[in-house]
This record gives sequence, structure tokens and C-alpha cells, in this order.
Amino acid sequence: MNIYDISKAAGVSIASVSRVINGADNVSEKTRKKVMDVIDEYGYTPNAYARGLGRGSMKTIGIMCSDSSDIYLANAIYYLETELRKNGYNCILCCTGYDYENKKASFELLKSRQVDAFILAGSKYVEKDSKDNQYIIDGAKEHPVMMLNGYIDADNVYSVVCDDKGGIKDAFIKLYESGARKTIYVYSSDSYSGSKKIEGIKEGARECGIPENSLRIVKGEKTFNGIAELLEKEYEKKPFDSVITSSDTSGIGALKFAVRRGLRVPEDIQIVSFNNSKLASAANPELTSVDARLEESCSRVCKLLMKLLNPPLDEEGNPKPVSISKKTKVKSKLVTRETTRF
Amino acid sequence: MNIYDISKAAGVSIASVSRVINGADNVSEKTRKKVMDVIDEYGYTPNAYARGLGRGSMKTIGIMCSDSSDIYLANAIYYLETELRKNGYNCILCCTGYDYENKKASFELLKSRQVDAFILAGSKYVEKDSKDNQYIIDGAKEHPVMMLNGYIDADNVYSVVCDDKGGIKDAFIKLYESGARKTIYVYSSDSYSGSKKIEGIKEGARECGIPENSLRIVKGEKTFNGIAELLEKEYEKKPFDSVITSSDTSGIGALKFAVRRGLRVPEDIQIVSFNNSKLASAANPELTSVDARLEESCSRVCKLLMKLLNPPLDEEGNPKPVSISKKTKVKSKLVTRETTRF
DNA sequence: AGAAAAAATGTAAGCGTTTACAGAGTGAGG
DNA sequence: CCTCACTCTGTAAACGCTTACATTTTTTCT
Repeated sequence: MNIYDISKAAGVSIASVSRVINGADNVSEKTRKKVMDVIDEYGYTPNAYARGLGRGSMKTIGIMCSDSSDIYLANAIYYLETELRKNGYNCILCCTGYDYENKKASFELLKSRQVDAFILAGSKYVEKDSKDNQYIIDGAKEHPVMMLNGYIDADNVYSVVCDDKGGIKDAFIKLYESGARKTIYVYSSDSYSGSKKIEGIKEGARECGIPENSLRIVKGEKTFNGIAELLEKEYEKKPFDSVITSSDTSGIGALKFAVRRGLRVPEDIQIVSFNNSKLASAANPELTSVDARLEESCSRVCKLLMKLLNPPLDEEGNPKPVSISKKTKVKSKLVTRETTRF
Repeated sequence: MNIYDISKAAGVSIASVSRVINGADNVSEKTRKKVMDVIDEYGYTPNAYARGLGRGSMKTIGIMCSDSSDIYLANAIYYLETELRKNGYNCILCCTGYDYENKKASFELLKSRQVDAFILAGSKYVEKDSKDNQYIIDGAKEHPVMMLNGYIDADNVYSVVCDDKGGIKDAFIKLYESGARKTIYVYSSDSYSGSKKIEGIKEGARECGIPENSLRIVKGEKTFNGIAELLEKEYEKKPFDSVITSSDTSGIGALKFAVRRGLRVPEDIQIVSFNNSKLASAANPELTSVDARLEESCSRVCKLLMKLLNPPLDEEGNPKPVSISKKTKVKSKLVTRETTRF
């Protein structure tokens, strides 16, 4: 059932059918009705490839994320997909894993799918070796790239990032004010936001008058037990009275450590995690967590993207140049629950 | 940069270029090299629409799920997407929500994207009014529909379901054997698997010699607090000594109830949840949970799909008819942790 | 060396749309 | 009644690929 079938059945030309299904305004009511009747009867759905070929845009966004089963990213995908679909765009999802080659291959793949734009969700798309970001920079020459919680300085690459640094800094200071003097920071991945968080810790310490060399910053495997065991070892070395973690998953790990060690939370040890995902409120006791304002961030990403892809037109029908800042920062917010004394 | 540009630059015909990029074996090494060199130099990516148009398949699977931020579904999406991509297929994701009209609209949308098949992930796609499944049944006439944890009896609709009934039944019996005599079952959605689980409870009770009318089965909102408050009310009415929940989210709710009420787990009250997602092991104490074997189920879905879409060929190159059972059941498995005495 | 078979390559016709442009129909104004 | 302007409709050429079929080149066999 294609446009020819419909045109034949309705006794009009394919151009008229095309006009009707695209809601053009230069079609007579009579024709519109004839066509619609036939479509309703036979249940025709236009072929999106042919459309894409014909008009050069598929109204499709490629979303890359390392692992959609990560609670944080799963939420991001949900927000992004829902919002984009409202705007008439569909999403092709690629779970790329963490490996550079795979990430690059996924990008190419989405390119072949002629996506109108890319969204790189999560902070894993900024490689340490900046040469390895080249494929993104090149890709951006054709289609805009939006980075959620990542940042690369390049043409046509835009970022929406959470204020990781500020969020962590606030947490550190709050802990200090509530009496914590021996805080340990646990993180599990080196990434754009990862380094910002470490900056936050350092800044917080500075403001509290803690010398940087007495700061404890450790890296562990991003699993509940991985973190719990890491903290166990660290505690053996030297006890601490509070933990800040770079994710809720690690926060849960910290909690498990405390339980196993028989430490009371928050009396003996305070914990602040990051993201404020479902895990934070699922925990027992519930985790105090820095809310990364994911929904807000995703909504910004979509809004910027729509502006870029459908720029407003001037009187003559030419797209007006839009000025969009390359980096949008979303303020994080500390959500106080049961694992802290403040 | 299209196939003509490449063919010109390489001094061969577009057919040869096409053969090279599709890895056909009837190309001379010389030609292949010429073409590959040009492609490497200019960085050509074939246009997937044109390909789809040309060969009638886009190698794309449409995945529908109600809410990709649900931990269970997020995992499913990850497993499905990863596996399908390994087989050369891409996924278009649609988060449809729970509303019938939206689900139907999403299905149509994927149809217009000419997906080669549909995967309906989660048990929310079997409507109560069976008329409302018609769009799926009709759609299946064109492209196979795979249901993950749902079942509709129709041509070209295939199901992979977890043995919900058996899993819940086992949990019930285990609880009984460990001394539980007043078990309450909490669920939060009516769906295909939802009704199977209730059957499981009833069967378990029967085997333990508990009369069906003394069985407590209650329905609540699928949030931590929603479930906790529901149980609080139920406990006021009449205490119970064990809870089975239809999801880990509800299991966490049950745990919150116990904590607030000051009940010791598992001494005063035992809890068994369902799915064995990350939430179950994040909980404190960790939840005993029925593992729905999601990874196994997803892998089955993909394998079946690949068989359907790429049936083996006989000597003459015609597709051999494959016989695929309409319903594959995956055995669930009880994972014992800290919220039960067994 | 020549014929036949096999392999490599090229040509051209689709695939189902969109859209510029041309053409037909309608109504108003002179 | 003719012309002009306007609205509506149709024709045909893209869009970038795949692939059946025809043609050319190479290899094999006698």
C-alpha cells in the first residue's frame, strides 16, 4: 500500500496525496476528503525511508549512552525520548559500552541512519586523549551534537551539564559544618563530570581550611560490593567519619560498608551520594544525595536541539541565525535525607 | 558524498561500489582496494534510507516499553539493544506510557519507520478489553511481534515469558515452610504477568492447604511510599508475618513499612520481592527476590527474532519454513538473601 | 589457439516519497 | 467574451541505494 495505490483509489495524483498527508494548505476540501477516506479505509502509513530520502531529514535523533540499564542513564533516556517524540522526532538508541572503538562505531552507525542530530548522554564521551574525540568533532560538522554532562570545545557541539563541582562542594561544606572532620571521597570513573566533582571536593576543603594533602580521594569499582570493600580497606588504614560518593550506586556501597562494620549512620558516619536517583530513596536509611536535576537537564537538551534543528524563519522564509550558548549549566540541589546529621 | 561520488573517484561503476560496501564476494581484489581507498579518504557512510528503500528492509527493530526508566525495563532495553546490534540490527525506542491511545500511536509510528519487527517489552501491552489488542494483531500480519512477558494469541505474535506463576508459588511455599502463616501479597498493576502471579499465589496456598478465602491479596500504587502506606493500613486491620510483592520497587516499600513500624526483618516479618533487579541487592537488609531471568528472556527474544527475520535457506535459496513455538517460558529462580528465614 | 565457462563489471530499472514546475480550472474585471 | 490572477492539480525529476540482467574480461580446458 503506497502512495500510488492511494492516488489510484482516490482518483487523484500522487502529489495531491502527498499534500494531504503532509497537511499542505493548497488542497481543496473535496480532494482532501477523497484522499482521507481512502486512507482511512485501507490504513496507509507513509514509508519513512522514502520520505527521508525525499526531503533529506528523517526527524530522527541518535542517542548514545554507555549503558541504558544504569539508573541514571535510563532516566535520561526516558526524559529525552518522551520530550523529543512530543516534538515529532524519533530516537535511535545505541548502548555503546565504555570502549572507545565501540563508541566510535556507534557514532558512525547513527550517521548512516542519517540522524538529524546526536545526543551523547552521560559523561563517558569525553576521552582522555583528546585525539579520540575527533570523530565527534568531525561528525558535528554535519549534524549538531548535544552532550549531556560532557563537554568538548568544538563547532556545533553543545553541552548541558550539571553543576557537579558546586554540588559536591556544598555537600563537603555541609558535612564539615555538621562536624565531619575526616571525609573521604569515593568515585568510580574518570570522566568530564568526574573531574569536576574532584574539583568540587578540593574547593570545599579549601573553604573549610583543610589542607589538600590531607584530603582522601579514592577510586573504586562501581558496584555495591566493590565500593563497600574498598571502604573497608580504607577504614582499616585509617578511620573516617563521612563519605561522599560520586553516584548513588557507590552511596549504597558505602551504606553496606557501614552496616557490615557495625557503624551507625549518621551518628558514627555520614554519607552523601550523588544523582538522587531512585536508589537514594530506596536505601535504608535513605541517602542524602546531590540531585543532579536530570529532568531539567534533559529538557534543556531537547529545547536547544529543537531550536537548532528548526530555527525561526525571518520574513523571507530564511532561517534566522540563532545564538545558542555552547554550555548550559544546571544548578544541582542537595536533598537531605537520613544519612547525614544536617 | 554518495555512491556516485565514490564510483567516480574510484573509476568504477556504482554497482561495484555497492558490492564492496556490502561485502559481496564477486568483486576483484583490485576493485575492492580502489573503492576502499576512496571511501577511507573521503569518509563515506552509505545512506540507510536509500538502502532500506532499495532492499526493502531497514534492519531496524522497534522496541516499545511503557517507561524506560523503570529498572526492570531499562535492563531489558539494554540487553535487547546490545544483542540486536550484534546481529546488525538497530533499535528505535518508543516509551509509550500506559495509555492505550499512546501505545497504539507509537505502534503506528514504528510502522511508518518500516521496522522489520516489533518488540513489546513488559507486560503492559495486553489490554483488558481484547478488542484493544487488535492493532497489534493487525500489525503482526506485516511484521513479527515479539512480546516480552506478555501473551496474545495471534498469528505472527510470539511470546517469551518468565514463569511468574511458578516463581511466586515457590516463594509462597518456601515462606510457608519457614513458618509463615499469614502471608500478604501486594501487587501494583493488572497485566498479563500480574494475573499469572496471582495464580501463583493461589496455587501455592492450595498446596499448603490454605483456603483461598483467607488469602490476602492487595493492590497498591507502585512507589516506595505508596506500598509502605498500603501495608501500614493493612497491618492495622490485621497483622501479617510475611509479604510477597510483585516487584522489587514494592519490595522496598514493604521494607520501609517494616522499618517504620519497627518490625524486625526477617524475624518479625519476611519479605520476598520479584525481579531481582539492582534494587533487591541495594536494599538493607538485602531482599530475597524471585529472579525473572531477564537476560535469558531477552536473549531468547533476540534469537527467535533472528530466526524469523533470517530464516535458513534451502538448497534452492528459498527460505525454509521455521517452526517457532508461540510461547517460550523461562524458568524463574528464587534468590535467597536477608529478608527471609530460609 | 580457440571455445566454453567462470568471474568481474556495468547499465538501468526499481524502491516510495517530495517538490519544482507546468497546466488546467475558476472567477472577477474590463 | 476575453484576459488576468488565482487556486488547485498533475507530471516528472530528484533522493541514494540495490540488484537483475547484459556485457566484458579473465580463466580453464581441449
